[in-house]
Amino acid sequence: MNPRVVFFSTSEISLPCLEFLQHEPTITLCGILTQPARAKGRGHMQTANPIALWAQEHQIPFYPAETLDDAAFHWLQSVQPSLGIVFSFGHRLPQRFLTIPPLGMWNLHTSLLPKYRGASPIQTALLQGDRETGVTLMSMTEALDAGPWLMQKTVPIAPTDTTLTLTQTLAQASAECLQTSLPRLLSRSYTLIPQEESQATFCKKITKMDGRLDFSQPAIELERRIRAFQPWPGAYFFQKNERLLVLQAHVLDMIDRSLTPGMFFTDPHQKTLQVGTGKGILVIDRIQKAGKKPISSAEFLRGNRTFLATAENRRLGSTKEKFSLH
RNA sequence: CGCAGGGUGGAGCAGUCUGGUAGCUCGUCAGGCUCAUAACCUGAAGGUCGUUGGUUCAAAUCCAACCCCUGCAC
Repeated sequence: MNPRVVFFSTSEISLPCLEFLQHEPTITLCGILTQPARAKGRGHMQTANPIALWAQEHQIPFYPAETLDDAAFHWLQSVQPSLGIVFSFGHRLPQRFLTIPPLGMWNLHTSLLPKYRGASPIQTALLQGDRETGVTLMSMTEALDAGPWLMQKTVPIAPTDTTLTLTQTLAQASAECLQTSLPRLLSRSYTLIPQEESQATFCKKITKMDGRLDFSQPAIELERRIRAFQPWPGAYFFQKNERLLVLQAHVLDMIDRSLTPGMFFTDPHQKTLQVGTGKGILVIDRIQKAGKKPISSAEFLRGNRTFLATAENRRLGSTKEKFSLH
């Protein structure tokens, strides 16, 4: 009889792992613990979480646990798991849950631990401007993301990566990591590497407040935030009580032009929307008004011809005069 | 039944309150000017104003229902 694997997740980042486990002939995916469907979205429509949908579709037993109470504990016992995998579950697991599978409870975390323990490792890697990040498979301990690890897989971060794209990359890397490690987990043939506690860093949960752009920051910092907060909570600023989402931007140059931070202007041909920052110029490529579709900044300027005027901003006279790097 | 904004030539918008000739900035096509240009000039094509019904002499505009999109909340 195959070893039985139980999976804990509420996020679609684990779907590639689930796909792998379901097709893996040496084990049986015996159950999934997830969170219940909630009223979500416009109009409060009842939306099942992606993991529950997947479980239903593939006829895998799943348990939507509001809290990790006795009922959840008994469900976990009833599926008789040999091994447990936890990936983006959203709840800390009580100690008694960890001891049920004889082959242990393992956790996938999307950073190269001990860097970026906590809730937002992907966003934090982007905010820091890191060139690479990765996924860590570790043994679960009571302390958060602190267990000794079995395997790490590194992935490069592209300059255009957002949280959305990097999450997809890491989801795939996680499945590959799990695939490589699974035989060793099942045969207990591994050596665990303890985390260097002195090197540990932590990242906080992202809140909506974090998405607000502060143009006194350097342009490079703002550009990172725009990518890190895509798709949630989005990078935004206010203009005339109107919320504007910045979907994509790039840094024009790093030289301080003594432009007032937060001052908007355009090029002589009115093709781009640009803004002064604490250091350098940020060119806004894609923008979205509340209630509107995402559009390029050229389109935005066409339909909002008073934007620059009302913001008491100005149009630059000559590209060469202002932007040459000398 | 959580709150709110929107759907107008290919793009982004105005016009709707106060019903009466389809408008603006672009794009496209043709021609012109220029050493040249994402510049400038001239001209042209392209719209059942989301759908259906109602009110009216007359509806993008007022009323009703429905479809679709989006922001917030979560």
